[in-house]
Amino acid sequence: MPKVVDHEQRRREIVDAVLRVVVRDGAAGASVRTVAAEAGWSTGAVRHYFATQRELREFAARTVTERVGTRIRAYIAEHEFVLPLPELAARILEHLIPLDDQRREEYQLWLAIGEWSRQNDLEESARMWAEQRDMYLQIVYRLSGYPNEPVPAENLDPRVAAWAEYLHVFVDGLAAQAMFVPDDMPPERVRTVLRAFLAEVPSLADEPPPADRSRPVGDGAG
Amino acid sequence: MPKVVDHEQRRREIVDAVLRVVVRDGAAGASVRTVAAEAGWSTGAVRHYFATQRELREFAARTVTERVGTRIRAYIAEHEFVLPLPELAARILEHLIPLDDQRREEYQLWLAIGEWSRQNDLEESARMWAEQRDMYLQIVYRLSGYPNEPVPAENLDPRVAAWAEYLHVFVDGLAAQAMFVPDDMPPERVRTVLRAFLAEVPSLADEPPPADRSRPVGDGAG
DNA sequence: AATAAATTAGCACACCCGTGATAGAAAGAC
DNA sequence: GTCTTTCTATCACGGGTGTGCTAATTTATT
Repeated sequence: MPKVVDHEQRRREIVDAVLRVVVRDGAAGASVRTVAAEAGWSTGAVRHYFATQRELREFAARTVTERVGTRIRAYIAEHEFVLPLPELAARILEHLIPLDDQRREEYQLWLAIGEWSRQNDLEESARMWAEQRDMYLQIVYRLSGYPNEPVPAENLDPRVAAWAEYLHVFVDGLAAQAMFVPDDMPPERVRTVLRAFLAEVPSLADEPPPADRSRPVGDGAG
Repeated sequence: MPKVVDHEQRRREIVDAVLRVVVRDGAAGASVRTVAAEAGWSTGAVRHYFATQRELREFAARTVTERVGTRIRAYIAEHEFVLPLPELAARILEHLIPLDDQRREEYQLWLAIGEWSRQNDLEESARMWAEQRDMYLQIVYRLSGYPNEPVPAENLDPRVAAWAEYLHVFVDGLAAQAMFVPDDMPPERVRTVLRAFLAEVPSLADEPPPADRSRPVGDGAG
């Protein structure tokens, strides 16, 4: 009987407006009124989909986080067996670094989420960061010469774990510099430095025989 | 003739109030009123030292930036010939990473500066970041086995430059993770990972004879 | 056409904001 | 004491904010 609209579609439209407003006015500028104006709606319409500002921000955070994850998974599915491994790894990781306007927007939204979480924690902040650990392990495992198989849960070469952590930290550092000092770390430089660092990952699968991974490996990065 | 107070001292007091407010309420929470309340003053008193909010924020940004630089220089002067080189390097770089409340406050203020700069650019944002390049070069130059001398301006081993950049990116990444995902990157872990990464810096001074640095060295990170 | 539900627009309230302005308090100089 | 300058407190203005609330508008069903 009623007028019916695609609820999810509307909400996604508003997320885009949130993104634009955060980019333009900063985290604090994302008010109900400014977002509504940016989307071309009235505040009442926005508040029909998001009763409170907190809901609005939470949904924007979740949506953008999922968007990045989906994009990376799609890229992997499409290029996994096409590109040579180091280049594939580089291109995957570039999706996490603010190299173009879209990714700069996403990074700015992450910063905004952190800012919003101070007053009203949104929990979306840490999730994405943590979920990436396995990806870095997988990348370094393959880069260091191990076969294309799931990373073993136990008795993993500690140097693989160490370099996975190095790479994780390194990519986050590249992202931060690309965001905050883009003059010193422009996109081309990001791509160059990232590939150079990936080339530093040592070949690990040869020295300890990779066929026998059941023996204990005590020491390492710890 | 008039009542006389230590102007600079007062201004520094307000900076501390700004820091506390930014930590508690976020970048947007640092209003003239909240800062005045935090310092226990009236808004009129605050505005006698800072006519406008922009001045207040600029001074806070400059003060905290200088505070970090001064602290690092003092630490170097005191420990330069006391600690073994890798440990000295680690402790110097730890001053840039939010490992305790003070450094977390500073990092939050840097983020706030970035946030403020969007509306009203403060210029203090990029300065500190750029000034650190020489420090990283010096550290890697020494770490890789070169003598304790100023880093040569020309014909520098390109691998030194590359690893200086790696280290710079790495420390910024450590700082970001220590700030945003402290559960995954607690202080002890920061210290461990930092030292492990410093140990990865290769010995470079031996292979190309360090006595002859005048020969051209074309390739490298590029 | 009538109806009922979903959707939209807009007002109202209390609050916080930056800043201009003004009146008062404090304290060293004469 | 008085004077003079600095310092402090406070109000006022226009504007933005989140959100509760109500009245209108739209539209698929009956």
